[in-house]
Amino acid sequence: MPIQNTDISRIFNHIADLLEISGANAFRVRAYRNAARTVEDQSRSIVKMLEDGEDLAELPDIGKDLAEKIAEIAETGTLEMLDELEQKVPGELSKLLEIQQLGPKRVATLYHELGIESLEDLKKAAEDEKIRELEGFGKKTEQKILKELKRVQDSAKRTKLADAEQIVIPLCEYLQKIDGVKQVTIAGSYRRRRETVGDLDILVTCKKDSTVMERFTGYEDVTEVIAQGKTKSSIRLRSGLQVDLRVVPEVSYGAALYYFTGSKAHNVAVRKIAVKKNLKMNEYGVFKGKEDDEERVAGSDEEEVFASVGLAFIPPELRENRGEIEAAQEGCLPVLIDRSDIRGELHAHTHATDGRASLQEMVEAARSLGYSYLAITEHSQAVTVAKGLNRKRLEKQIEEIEKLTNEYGGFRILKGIEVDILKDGSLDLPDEVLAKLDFTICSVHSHFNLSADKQTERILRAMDNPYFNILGHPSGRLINEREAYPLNMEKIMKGAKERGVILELNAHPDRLDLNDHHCRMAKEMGIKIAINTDAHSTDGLNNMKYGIYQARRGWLSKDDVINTRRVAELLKFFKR
DNA sequence: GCCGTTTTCGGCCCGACTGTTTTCAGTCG
Repeated sequence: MPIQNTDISRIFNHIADLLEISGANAFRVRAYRNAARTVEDQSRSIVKMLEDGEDLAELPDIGKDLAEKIAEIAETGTLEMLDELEQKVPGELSKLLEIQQLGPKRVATLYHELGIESLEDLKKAAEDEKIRELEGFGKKTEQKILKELKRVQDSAKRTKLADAEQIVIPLCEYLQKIDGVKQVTIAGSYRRRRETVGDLDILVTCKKDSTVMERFTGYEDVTEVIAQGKTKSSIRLRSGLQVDLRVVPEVSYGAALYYFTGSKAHNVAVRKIAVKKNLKMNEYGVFKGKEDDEERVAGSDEEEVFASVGLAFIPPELRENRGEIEAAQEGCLPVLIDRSDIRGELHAHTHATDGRASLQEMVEAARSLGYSYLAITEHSQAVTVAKGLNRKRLEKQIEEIEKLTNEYGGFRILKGIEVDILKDGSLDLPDEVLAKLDFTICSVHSHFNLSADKQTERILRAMDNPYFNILGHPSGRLINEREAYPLNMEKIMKGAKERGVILELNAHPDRLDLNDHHCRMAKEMGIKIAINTDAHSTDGLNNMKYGIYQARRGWLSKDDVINTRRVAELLKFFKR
């Protein structure tokens, strides 16, 4: 298995943890974390860049030293420096940092005073009431550690965006009804529309005497009040999700919203720009002048906060410090795709296979969304569990669609198929049948465990078929459930570009496949994207919004996406 | 360990809450 970018970033983050525990310079620690992020954010393989003779020290936050360390990892899979570090502090200690309440200082104390090296050691020491005796610890901290140990075991995963939505919307409605509450906004990674969220950040403006904090911690779904103050409180809900509430004055609303939307990396980078302009930026506003004579220059809305540091407004989805700040300075941010740009759905199933609605119901639902076309794309015969269509049943469906089309003037029902890519790279239905369709989506639903080379070859071979139009859910991952299959995405994209193949951004909230990095990579390579819900019911068509979120995170504009086109123009993309 | 329109040294974002304290360190976001 070649060294992936995530392998390198994992090693750097691990080093940062261990350095921190061993009391190293905090800025040196940060340097490793910054570098880990840079590596993670590269859409191209770092090892490949190295092989191509590129100078990695040109990348942000990577200097001569870390470039050499990356080269060592690429060559040996590990770092001599890490081995040496682990002589000083056991590697497992970094796991203790996952426990809330435990940072590097306390972990160091636990290690040096009690010899604790693992979560098991920690549990035993807490149960034996040894921890409360340490300096800087106490009974309460010990009890919190025990509670945390249980939680970390139960759930370590981030919450999918759509699941978080189900939880947070009722909570916001509850907050909105409280006396004196004005604005209620969800900030954080939720507002940036990340595919998963770690916790939720809610921002509230209210009258001075509002009881919103007490009501928040008293919400019926709360299982634990983690912290409660005048302006900030944290709770844990039954689902395990942590929610932070911040109360800010209206005059600071924009600054606070900006601050708590993040990402942290984005904020840090923008605040550096502010410092250079002799401005101070925090959640209360942007300020000019000395401490005793401060003047607020921005704060009530986000636009003026951006303007105060010379930036165009950056949509939340882009705030990851992946080049959006430079683009905002130069005035060349992309105009991101919007939900209203979508003119039709290109991936839907009916109860002919594993869908739950009839052909007619799906058409009605698509029409009520204001679409002008809907493609029916059933599974093919290889997917037996989904009652995939064979040649005969597909031909029958084609007839049904043609008949129904005559009943709906102005609305186009496209004839498609989600045909399986078989193990040898052939397609699951003969070419002469595929020729009768408007287009095909071709997907991998089996043999996920081939090597990256074999899987890549398999898909490229399938793409050689002139009837191959869209590659369905290209990586095969299911968020929190199944990793993407090993694949050389760069090669796949190159192959798609050469052959005029379109890539699907599957909008299902469990898939969101392509991910944001891959969307951006495709855009940069000039590959077109289809945002498809893969709807198995009429309601499933509404998942389009999650696809739009992901597309926006991937810097996509209307022009990058084919189902923003009118049907006549759309069909041209399927001519190879 | 990185970085440079304060450029090879000396900086490196900023504030709230908790628990263990007697004025603040540690942690978190």
